[in-house]
Amino acid sequence: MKLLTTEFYRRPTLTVARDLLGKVFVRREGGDTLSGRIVEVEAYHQDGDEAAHSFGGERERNRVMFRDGGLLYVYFTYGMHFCMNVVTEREGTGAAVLIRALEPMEGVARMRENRGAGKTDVELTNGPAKLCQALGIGRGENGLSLDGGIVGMYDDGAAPGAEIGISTRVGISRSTELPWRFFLTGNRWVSRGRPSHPTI
DNA sequence: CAGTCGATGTACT
DNA sequence: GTACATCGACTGG
Repeated sequence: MKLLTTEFYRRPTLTVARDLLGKVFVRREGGDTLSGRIVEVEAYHQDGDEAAHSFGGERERNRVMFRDGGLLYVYFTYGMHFCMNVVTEREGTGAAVLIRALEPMEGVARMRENRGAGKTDVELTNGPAKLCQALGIGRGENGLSLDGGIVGMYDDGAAPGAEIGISTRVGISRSTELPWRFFLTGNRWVSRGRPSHPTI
């Protein structure tokens, strides 16, 4: 597996979002390695995207989004959940890609422990807060570099293996919602919804 | 199945 | 006070 370099992230956010499909996210927790293939993402950008946390400028909560691409941006929401993003583009630009679903690879037993009893394989990582819980991602991982230490993103040479579907994002209630959600069509771990456009 | 709704902390109006 | 890039439990068909 080849670690993605910072060059990968420091490109236009929509390009990075599409290219992340099929890549392998690796999280080292204690002595365990937890990993999964990315099957669903959403792009967020400071410019013209009212739903982005970075819209309206840099603040304490979103400051990692404004740093150079290649970091993990983790936020807390709904009083109980964490979600994780990959920061894109360059210092000063508030942009990131939300990881919405993974297909588990290594460390499934540990993911099951982290999620709690009674979960099916699909339920381990078929949503942004679920996958963070499965991988043990929380406040402490906000701002970490994807350098392959605690967290990393890899290309294992596998093609995405499915067509890419596009739709509006999930859970956004603004009037100007954008078709910035990308997913592998037919993958069991994709969280929900249907493509509003045919696949590309 | 689909639809509804409560949980629960934080940031912002 | 209200909204929130969510989840899981519950309802009714």
